[in-house]
Amino acid sequence: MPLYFQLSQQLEAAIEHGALTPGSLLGNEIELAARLGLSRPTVRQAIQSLVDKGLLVRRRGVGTQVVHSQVKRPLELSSLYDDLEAAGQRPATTVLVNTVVPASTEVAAALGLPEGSDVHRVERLRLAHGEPMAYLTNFLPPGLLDLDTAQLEATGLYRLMRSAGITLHSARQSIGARGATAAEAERLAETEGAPLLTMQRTTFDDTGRAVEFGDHIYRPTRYSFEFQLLVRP
Amino acid sequence: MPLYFQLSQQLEAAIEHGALTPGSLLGNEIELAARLGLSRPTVRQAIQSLVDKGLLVRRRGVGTQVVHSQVKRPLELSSLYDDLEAAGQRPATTVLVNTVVPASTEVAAALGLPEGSDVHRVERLRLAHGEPMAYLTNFLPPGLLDLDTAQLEATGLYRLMRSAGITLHSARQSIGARGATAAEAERLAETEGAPLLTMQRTTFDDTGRAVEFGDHIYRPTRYSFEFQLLVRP
DNA sequence: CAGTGGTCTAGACCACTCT
DNA sequence: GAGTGGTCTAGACCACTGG
Repeated sequence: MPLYFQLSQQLEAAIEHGALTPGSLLGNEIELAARLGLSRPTVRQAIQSLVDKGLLVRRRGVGTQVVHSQVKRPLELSSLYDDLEAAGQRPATTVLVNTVVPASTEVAAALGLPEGSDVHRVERLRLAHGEPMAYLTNFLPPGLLDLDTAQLEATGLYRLMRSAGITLHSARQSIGARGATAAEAERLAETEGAPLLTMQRTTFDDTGRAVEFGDHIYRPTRYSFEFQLLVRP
Repeated sequence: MPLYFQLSQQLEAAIEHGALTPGSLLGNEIELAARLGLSRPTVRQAIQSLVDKGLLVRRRGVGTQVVHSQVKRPLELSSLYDDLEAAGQRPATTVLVNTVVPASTEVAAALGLPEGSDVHRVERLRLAHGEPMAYLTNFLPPGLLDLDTAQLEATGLYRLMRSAGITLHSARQSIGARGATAAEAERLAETEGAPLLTMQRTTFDDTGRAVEFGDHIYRPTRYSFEFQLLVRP
């Protein structure tokens, strides 16, 4: 385990734990380095990682301070399944469609494939405490992943992708709202025209290849998107 | 201008410009440093900043590659005004309320002030091409900013805050949806019960102080939240 | 095995902030 | 003017990847 990482973890623990109180100065880097028997660049790297996380603020001529307030973590490429599980909501999934279809214009454009070529199509109803929460439609390029229905019902899609050795790298998201169609209303136990939260997302791996396109609808009384974000310095 | 910054800008320009094509290797760091007459840490710092932006990917034992696809930029703390202006939509603002009120429980909690203490309340109708697009309600702690109605109609709130010397640092956002009330429908030229996109946001400066709380509604036929995000390595 | 990025050191000078 | 972080150098060894 790298030294700078060990140090940043210690500092983070100290902040979390209250040993370093908000607003307090961290002490100058050179002395900190001497005290720890590390070089200054190593100490700086540790501090920088916490600045990137939003836990510390540096000011030239002043020092390094612990941020006052509740910055928890920046937006992550989150999985609805993981979000629900973290919130103690006991997610459940019903796979309604798991098939191969020709790519529509929209799907082909999102995945960077020729129109009409084969793609996997998966439709899942996501429940929490037995109540429908979201209806998830995903398209994946062929040959990337074994889309086993049992596995899809037991865990989230992102977790399946990661365990298949796919390194998720970035995603392009769009969040909007619209009224439910009759079919959507029935699936989500809502009424026709009821407000729905919508999200489209294309996910890319670290080579820049599109690995997933999703078109999802959420019941806004049951789910909202919450996230923390940091201003780029 | 720092050397590493100059280099990262040159590299970014080369990527944008097509001189460095997606998937191409950047060449090893030590040789690059020698060729440019820089030290390796400086070159690494330049490369790292582009990795953070999502333009490059490093793999040990392999090299540094240009990412294949269209990663533009991660989510920023964006201003609706700036978003609209960047999209060529000619934003206009009508200030409907600009006053001081006692803080409600919700507002007091968001801003970290005592309940009932004075806060600024600003309500603005934001239009694009003359059509209502959003209704923005903001609360600000007292004494932070001169809330001049003319200035609020000429630019965005964030720009006003930045020019007042406030360093925006982070924000906590929540995006949801619900049906419009009769009053909201009238303001936005919608019908009662029409789906609306909602966003609550608390913004913090670099000392961790809450500097703004906003409770906004958007017409989903006219606006959606679009952003790119990177997976934290 | 050769080549790559990942980590680390020990120094140096500069720019900024505050008193 | 004293103290801080910001930048930069010139080396070194290690861990991982690929042929």
